[in-house]
Amino acid sequence: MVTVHDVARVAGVSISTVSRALATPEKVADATRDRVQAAARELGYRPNRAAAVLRAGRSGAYGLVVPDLANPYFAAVAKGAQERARERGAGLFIVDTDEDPDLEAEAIGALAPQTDGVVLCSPRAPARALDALGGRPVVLINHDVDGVPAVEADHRGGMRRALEHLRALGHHRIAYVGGPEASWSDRRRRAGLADASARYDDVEIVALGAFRPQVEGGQAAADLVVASGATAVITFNDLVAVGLVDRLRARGLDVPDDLSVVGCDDSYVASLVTPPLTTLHVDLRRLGRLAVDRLVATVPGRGAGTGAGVAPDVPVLDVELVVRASTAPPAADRPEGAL
Amino acid sequence: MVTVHDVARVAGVSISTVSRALATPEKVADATRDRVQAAARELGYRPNRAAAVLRAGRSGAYGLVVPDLANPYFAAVAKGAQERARERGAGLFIVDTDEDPDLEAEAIGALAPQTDGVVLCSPRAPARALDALGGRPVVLINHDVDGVPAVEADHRGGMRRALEHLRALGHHRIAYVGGPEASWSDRRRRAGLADASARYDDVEIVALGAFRPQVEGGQAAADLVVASGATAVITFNDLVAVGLVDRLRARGLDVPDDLSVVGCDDSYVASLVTPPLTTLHVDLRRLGRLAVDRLVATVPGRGAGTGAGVAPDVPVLDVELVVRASTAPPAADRPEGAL
DNA sequence: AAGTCGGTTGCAAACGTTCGCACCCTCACG
DNA sequence: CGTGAGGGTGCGAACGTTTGCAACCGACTT
Repeated sequence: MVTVHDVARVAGVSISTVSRALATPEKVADATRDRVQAAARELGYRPNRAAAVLRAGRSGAYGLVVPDLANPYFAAVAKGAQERARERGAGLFIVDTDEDPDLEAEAIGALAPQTDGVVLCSPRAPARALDALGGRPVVLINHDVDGVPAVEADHRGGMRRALEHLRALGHHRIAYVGGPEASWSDRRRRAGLADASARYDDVEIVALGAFRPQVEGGQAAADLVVASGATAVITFNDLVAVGLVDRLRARGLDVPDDLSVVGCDDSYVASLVTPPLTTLHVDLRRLGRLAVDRLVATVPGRGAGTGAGVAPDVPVLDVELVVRASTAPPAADRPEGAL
Repeated sequence: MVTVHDVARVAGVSISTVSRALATPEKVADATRDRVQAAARELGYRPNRAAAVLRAGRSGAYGLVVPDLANPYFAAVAKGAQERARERGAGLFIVDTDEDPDLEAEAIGALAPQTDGVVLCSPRAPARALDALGGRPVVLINHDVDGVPAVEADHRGGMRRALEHLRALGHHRIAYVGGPEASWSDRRRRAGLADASARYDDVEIVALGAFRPQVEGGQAAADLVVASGATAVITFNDLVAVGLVDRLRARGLDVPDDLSVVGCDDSYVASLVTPPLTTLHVDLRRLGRLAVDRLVATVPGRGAGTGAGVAPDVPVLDVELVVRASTAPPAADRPEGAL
């Protein structure tokens, strides 16, 4: 194994200078820096991360905790976060908690001490999670706690766009199929929908409660939606929409002819299924990237950042409506046999 | 921060004993062990990973390199690997190389020195990848190199089952839509298909070359499949099958009435699309778990393993056919209007 | 010409753990 | 009762890096 000592010998300097030349090049004379870097390259020197961490107290690695990697939503976020961490020369520990709050707390407890900070994506037990962190730097995605830095999507705006789209098509009674009770996103969406509908006196929202954020949740919700008399429905996420469509078809109902469906997230399944889903697009990869950036800014490290100070504003990502084939005017508005 | 010294003081022993009581409990007297463990728990002691790594030379963390986390195939493998690593009390660095061979080599180079070993899933440039490892422990998934430990799925058996299923339905001319040239899995599947078809003189295989392993690849392949005169088709993976179905429908052809389609992998999209895909099921999560187990067995560490010795046999996971709605008897065999 | 200042470098002390070695104590055996 | 064996424990030296401190040097100020 080649160490600083080897590089120092070859470059004809002390190990301190080697360390500085590689970590803080601006603090060393140009000629020396070049000599050291050349020697390091020649020898194939790779600093021992463990030693650096031990001495400096920061690891150059971050953690990302997600409920389920197999969910395309979180996969996309993880991909973005990972990408950004790599660009910054940092490592990223990704932990999948299998939607289990206990596992979540445990994972965070294990992760926190050996990373410089953690990104918590859609925590299932936020209070315990923050507790397990023991005050280490953290960034939340899709959650909101007093002074904790976060990154989020504009759920309210998205809901408004979805509602206006459906209203423009002629729908007046719109159902919402909600996700898990504990979900912050779900609460935001409900609130956004309520706000948006308040603007129009010809639109009524039927909010249906607490379904699992998977295909099964949509299947379970379908009959309630039909019974509600709504002509259009907005779902917690795309998977729920898929399940909903599946069950509707099994009952002989057509989408969008009998019922219009709007998904959420625009994960890639939305464009795969039949009919392709009208959905709310969020740049998930960017959400992940942004969270890492924010985390890095929070960490005291030797970065330019002031350190402890944390910008209190929360970046909010735009949510755009993507219109595909799952929405259409309600049957009543259409001449028989049209479209 | 609470260190071994604190625990030692509380337990009334030396730091060496603390270290041993926690890491190798069998080497310490029962009473002492209990006392130390109680003290550690009471103080909330968490060993400093970096220090342990630095001194002991092993990190208790592994790496996993995948081409694309957003691909449900790799997401499932990653999930399994992550799960198993957690169970073993180890960490797992997951790196997404974005299908880029350069990034792959770079990632491995960065990962290798700071982990105890790396799992390489479907490497895009295996030669360079193994080179970048610098001789560190490695396990391959979906690849095969002389003496390197690996874990794989029974692609040959899977292909045989798919072929027999189609033959039993009455298909005699079957197309195969292949994946990337560099893909080892693709080569295995072609070979398996050739072998299986050799058993029957009433089945002919039309192998079509090199398509991207995504939805676009399937769309690109569809017209070639139609032109080939095949009545059934097996695709490199489920996403390709989805793209294929999409394009066929755009041309006014029906699946399975005009063409039967068999996917590969049984990723969860297979059951979401219309029609649900007949596909080859592989327990991807288990594939990931197995790879980690194998890696751990390879690593010299202080585990019971003999160390350098590596069991040379390659675990092969069963591949099962899951029949859904995308396969049926060819049109010619059916009475007009029947199913 | 002496003093000062800023830029550059080296020395050496950590960081918290593991583990080889040596010691002690107890027990069994001769 | 003496000796040997062996389990249990403590001492202290690493592991490779970062970083505070001090020393040095040249240049500029007074």
